[in-house]
Amino acid sequence: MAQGDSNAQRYSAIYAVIRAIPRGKVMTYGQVAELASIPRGHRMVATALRNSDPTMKLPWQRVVAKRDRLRARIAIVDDRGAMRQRRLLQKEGVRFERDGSIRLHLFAWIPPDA
DNA sequence: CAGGTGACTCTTT
DNA sequence: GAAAGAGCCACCT
Repeated sequence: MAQGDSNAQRYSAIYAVIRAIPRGKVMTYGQVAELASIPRGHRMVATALRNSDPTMKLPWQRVVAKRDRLRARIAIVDDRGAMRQRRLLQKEGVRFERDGSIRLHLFAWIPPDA
C-alpha cells in the first residue's frame, strides 16, 4: 500500500489481514495495521472493526489490544462485548490468564511471510 | 476550520 | 504496577 491510497483501500487491506488470522490465534491492532502496510494505523484498525458489520463474517474476536511485551488484552470497554469476545476465543482454544490477559508467545499469530 | 472521540500504544511518573 | 501524558489518525459535530 502506498501513501496516497484511499481509505477504502486501507480498510480492505485491514479486513484482508484480519480474515487471514487462523483459528486459535490472535493479532494486536498494531500488528494488523503494520501487516496491512499502514504504519501507526492501529487507531484505524479499531475504527474499521467498529464500523464492520456481521455480514462481513470477520473473525473480529482475534484482534486484541497489546498490553505489554508479553501479554495482550481485550480492548472492548463494554463488559458484554468483552465477555462475548473472550468466550469466542476460549471456544477456539485461546487460554486466558487469571488477570484476563493472553500470553502472546503462545497465541500471537506470526504470519509466514513476515 | 476547530475541537472531541475512540474496539490503540508507548513513555514517564 | 497503576495513572497520566503524549502521539496517533479517521470521523463526526
